[in-house]
Amino acid sequence: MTAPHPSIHAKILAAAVEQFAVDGFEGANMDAIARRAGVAKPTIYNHFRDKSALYLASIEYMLGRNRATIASPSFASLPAGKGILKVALELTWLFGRDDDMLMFCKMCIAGNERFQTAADVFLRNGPWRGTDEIASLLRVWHERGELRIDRPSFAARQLSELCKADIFDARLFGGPAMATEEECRFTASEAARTFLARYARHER
Amino acid sequence: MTAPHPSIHAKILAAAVEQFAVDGFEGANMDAIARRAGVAKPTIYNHFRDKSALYLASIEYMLGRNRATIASPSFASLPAGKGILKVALELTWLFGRDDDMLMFCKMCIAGNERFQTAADVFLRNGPWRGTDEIASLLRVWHERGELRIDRPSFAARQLSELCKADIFDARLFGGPAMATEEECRFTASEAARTFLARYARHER
DNA sequence: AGGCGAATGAACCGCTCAGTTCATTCCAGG
DNA sequence: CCTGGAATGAACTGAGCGGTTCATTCGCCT
Repeated sequence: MTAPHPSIHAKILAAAVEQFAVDGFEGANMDAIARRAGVAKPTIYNHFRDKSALYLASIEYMLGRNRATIASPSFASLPAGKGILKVALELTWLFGRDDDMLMFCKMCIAGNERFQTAADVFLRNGPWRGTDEIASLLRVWHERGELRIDRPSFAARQLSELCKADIFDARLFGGPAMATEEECRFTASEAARTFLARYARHER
Repeated sequence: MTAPHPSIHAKILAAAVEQFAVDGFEGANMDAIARRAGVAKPTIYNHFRDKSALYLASIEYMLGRNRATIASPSFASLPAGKGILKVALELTWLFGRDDDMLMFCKMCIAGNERFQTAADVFLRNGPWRGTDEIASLLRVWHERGELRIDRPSFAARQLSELCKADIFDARLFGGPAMATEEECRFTASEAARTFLARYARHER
């Protein structure tokens, strides 16, 4: 017995991600996805039950490869100031320069009434897991006495939002134009400064 | 001669806004819009040339009723701390409790590949005009010596983003309907505190 | 009351697209 | 070399939807 070839599975998912990202769920058509994947249409249905299943799978696939840990545990060994800046840089890069993330963001927002589960998966495994990871880091620095943070989870969300300043709205509403590396670095460093102004334990 | 009834026109637009916001441009179907508007389908085509025209018209319709001023010039007479909190409250209310704004947001995001101009108009007249107004206020307080802000425009966007913390993502992705007044007040007060920690001129 | 334009609703056209069928081809294992 | 399951591609089905038609009804104006 021969199992469905795994590389074909991945090719289909990759193609689906691109197509859904460009056209949204309704707009994407299965023939186009098949063509883009270099695969026959029945093959797709051999791997996925239907279009919705492919859509959900492609979200998980995309989230899976975006496991670029925003808040790497290794940051914990850094001093708080440096670590916050690192996290901020990861965030601004994600918000300003990651096209896949942006597209799926748009898609989940657009279709969130009809595909509540998809939007939930995205929200929970995307933004919220990100801020949870950041919150863990913040707790470390708090306990080490470098930061003073009563509500780490809320603070993490503030930091995350700060990293959208000046770069995210334009991408969400605008074309696929990427923020420049310079803009990302600026927004990240300003986010870190503002965050630390509030939460750093100031010695006197 | 009898002109097409204006209230019907408005009913169609209102229904279209809801439908487009939920389903995006491709996903929304004209029969559903007609049903939601309590109107026959041909009547829609009596008022609008086709689906695209209805889509664009519904965006302009929303823009028209979305003329809320976030940063009232009257705030300038307040001390900076108080004024920032007022602005933050306006912002959190907008992000957390204004359904029209949310719908409109979703709509522009959903259709921004196909209707770039509409999304542009929204971006410019919505978020960006809001932050411009805030920036003007910030300049006043800066010149009065209460705040120290080198880049008022960027700072305004930071403040705006801070006011989304913990309330906006959930709404954008369609979770719980509305943020409570309590949540809004909390997020606003935390936003103001963080913002002032960075930008208030601290006397020593 | 009568007339005219607007609204109705139900049926209809044409097209696109999700999903299936099937005969054929490819390929790995024995 | 044989075989069986997977991939192919081209054709097909059926449903949904944008947009139109038309005979009928409604409601305002004189």
